[in-house]
Amino acid sequence: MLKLSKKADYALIAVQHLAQQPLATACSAKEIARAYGIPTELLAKILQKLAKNGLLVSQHGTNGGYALARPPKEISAFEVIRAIEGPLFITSCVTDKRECGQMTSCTIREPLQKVNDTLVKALSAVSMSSLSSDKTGLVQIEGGVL
Amino acid sequence: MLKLSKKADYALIAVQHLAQQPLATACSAKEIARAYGIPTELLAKILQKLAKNGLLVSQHGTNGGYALARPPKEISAFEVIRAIEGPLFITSCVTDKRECGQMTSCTIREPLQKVNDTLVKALSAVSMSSLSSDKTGLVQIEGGVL
DNA sequence: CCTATATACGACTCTTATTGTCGGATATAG
DNA sequence: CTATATCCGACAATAAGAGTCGTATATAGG
Repeated sequence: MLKLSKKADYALIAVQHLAQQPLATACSAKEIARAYGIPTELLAKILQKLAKNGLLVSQHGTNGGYALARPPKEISAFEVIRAIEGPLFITSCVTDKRECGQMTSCTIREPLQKVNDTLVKALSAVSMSSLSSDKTGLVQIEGGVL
Repeated sequence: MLKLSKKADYALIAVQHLAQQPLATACSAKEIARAYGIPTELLAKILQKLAKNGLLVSQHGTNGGYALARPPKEISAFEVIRAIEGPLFITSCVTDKRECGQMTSCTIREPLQKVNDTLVKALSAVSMSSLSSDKTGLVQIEGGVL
């Protein structure tokens, strides 16, 4: 239904939570999960994936946890989503490497690619710092892309 | 994974097909389904839904079928998608009437609403006539279109 | 009137993807 | 040495999507 998965939602919430912490403070998966009512084990795997994709840095052991690998301003919602959901394609008939078997060249793919690009731009324009605190960093979408 | 469902894809393909027909010509579900290798019964239900939502007009009986209710220029991709998939929300935590139970106020919802609006605008800007403009050299092969 | 065609609609199954869980391994601070 | 925490694969439960089937209704044409 053209929705983000819960995993992606959880990822955004977690990263936003980390972005609110004082400069690169580490939080454990358990800590974040409890704060938002997210299943701990599930969030753990999500954070692992984010760490694997270079968005977070992890610290084992007591007082360990995850912290942002970069300043929140330099992390976009798009990066977080892509890390969890993989490459973004709005049409069903285009996936990473193969096209849909039914239609070798479906008639709607090319025009929707532009919509896809617009969506990527919109998500890229949302930085994790803009999600937290003030309203100054509102989403900037240049009128031209529409 | 933030994709349109196959149903929505099928709907767009079918409407685009109708948009290519000479002025309000009716096509049967079977006819369109065969042309693109879409399961007939499935496409039938999709077309019924589009008709129910006022995008198509239907005609029972022999030589019946579906035709566009409006000029293709006045039908947007967004309308077609919404007719099939329902209201468009990019975040999992917001549905038609209720909010997510887990997080009383999820921190990411409001900023992503703007992204959602952008997506809606982009889809609304794509008319069904713009989809069909340049595809003159389509070649029909078995079970699909090249 | 009769038949072939086609929409209308609900119920159902099959398949796939998402979501969530479990067990065990490794690393580290105290 | 122990408690804490990441790491990772495999699994189970659930939900959503895709597709099928049967039946009823409407209509053009012979």
